[in-house]
Amino acid sequence: MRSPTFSPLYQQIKALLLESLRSGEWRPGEAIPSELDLAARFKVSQGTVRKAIDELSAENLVVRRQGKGTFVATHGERQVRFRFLRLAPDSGEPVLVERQLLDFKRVRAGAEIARALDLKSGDPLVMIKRLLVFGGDPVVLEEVWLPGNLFKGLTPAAVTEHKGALYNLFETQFGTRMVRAEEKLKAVAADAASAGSLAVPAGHPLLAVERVSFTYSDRPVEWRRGLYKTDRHSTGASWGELVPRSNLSLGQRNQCAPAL
Amino acid sequence: MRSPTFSPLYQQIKALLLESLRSGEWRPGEAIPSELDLAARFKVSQGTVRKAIDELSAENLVVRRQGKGTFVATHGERQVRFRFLRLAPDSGEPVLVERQLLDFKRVRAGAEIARALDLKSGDPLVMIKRLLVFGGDPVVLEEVWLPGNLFKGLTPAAVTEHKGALYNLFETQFGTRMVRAEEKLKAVAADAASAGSLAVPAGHPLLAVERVSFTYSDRPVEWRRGLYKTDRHSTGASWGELVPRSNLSLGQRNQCAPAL
DNA sequence: GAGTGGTCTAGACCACTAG
DNA sequence: TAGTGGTCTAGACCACTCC
Repeated sequence: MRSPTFSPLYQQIKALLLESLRSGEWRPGEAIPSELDLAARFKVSQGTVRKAIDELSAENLVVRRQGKGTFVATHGERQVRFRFLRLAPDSGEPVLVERQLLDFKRVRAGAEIARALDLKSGDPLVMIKRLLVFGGDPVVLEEVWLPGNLFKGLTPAAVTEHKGALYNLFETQFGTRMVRAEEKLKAVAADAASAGSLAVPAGHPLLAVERVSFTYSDRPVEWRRGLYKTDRHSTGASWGELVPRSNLSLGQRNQCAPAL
Repeated sequence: MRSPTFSPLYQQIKALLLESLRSGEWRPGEAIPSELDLAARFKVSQGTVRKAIDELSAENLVVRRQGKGTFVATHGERQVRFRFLRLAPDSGEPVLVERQLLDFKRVRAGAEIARALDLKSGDPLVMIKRLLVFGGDPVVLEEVWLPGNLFKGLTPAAVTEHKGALYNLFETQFGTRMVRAEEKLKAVAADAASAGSLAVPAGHPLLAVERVSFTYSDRPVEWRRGLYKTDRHSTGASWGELVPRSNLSLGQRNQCAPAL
């Protein structure tokens, strides 16, 4: 017997759940139906639904809470799970972050960003330029580029007034949830303008982080370039072991700064 | 009924398997007993053993091969799984890597490295300093510090003659398998000596990567500091989605350079 | 107590590998 | 053909949350 296109049942269920997430049938923060309900809906056993949800949970698309239900993941809550590159102070405890909006404009896409965001040159874009200040110290200077059509109503005021990560704003106000990201890191010398914003001499070494963020179905919906002053902060990463250790209370080691 | 120390059966099984891995009962590359054998040994059902192995597999400690068995993971094979920070050329295809040993000595631990490796100041250490050259271009200058007691027979010749990643040498010759790592990244200016090795002017921006690697039971066994010339290469990271996608042939997106 | 996710079992069958 | 991992089921029971 040949079955060249064999796909396990639970993967098909997962795809269906993913489609419901993508379409917004269940919104961020809401509970999805119980495992038994879903099993009945799809006419499979609870175990099969369970395995599908296991994978969604491992990918941080949903969050299980024993006794309560399974919820669509959100960027609002304190998130140990969704791990973009994170910044931590070299010494001591984290300080408050302040976000200064430096620029906001709508422009037409150039070739590079168009390609990264799967758009055509000349398509409308939103550009946000801002400075992140930690305890009075300017640490990150970044530009964020978004597809203009997806963020039609986005205004400078909305960005300024919003408390919390941009990703939270994107998902609550525009229904676009970032699900995955790819980053490229380089060390660069500060140019005159960046140096000024970050209060360092021109030529000072900075960490340049290029990030493409994706929503469901691997659709790219954000391009970022950040310049990090790493004199008193480091970006940290942890490899090789998964974060959530189900039960077993072996003290958290992956303490994270909030995603920026 | 209270059960404050509740631990699922499969977690207990996992701990037993972990202990067998740690003790070397099954060596890297070897097959571990079949799921049915293990179920019989531990007097639990196959499903319970399976769930324990699921987690070990998710942590890249073992590798499953349908129809063949489950094998202790290894640093030798082409590894898509074990993902330390990876370096990729900005343009085009990867080139051959050449490793030049610059220094090798046995010294006593200072305070900083002693603390990182959970040793006492004055304990014996091995220090390896080397240069990684990609297609004729020196790109990484790094120092590796190891507990001297764990690597008693390690010689400069062994390092020089070994083909492949150091981690491969460590595991095949010294039975120490790196299982997890934590990294801190900074942008720094090249000092005179480093600049010379990397063929850049002094003050040139470099990416500094500090890494602590751990073996089983979270025991730290390596401290590294690397300086990366990122002019023509980037270090890449990918967040938010798990790598191995079981079946579903949706083209690999996490192409990796070899771990260094 | 009712409902949810979490664990565990026993057994059947499928897909893959190898002798 | 035998042995391995991979899928799926049905059902029982446990742990947690909320009313």
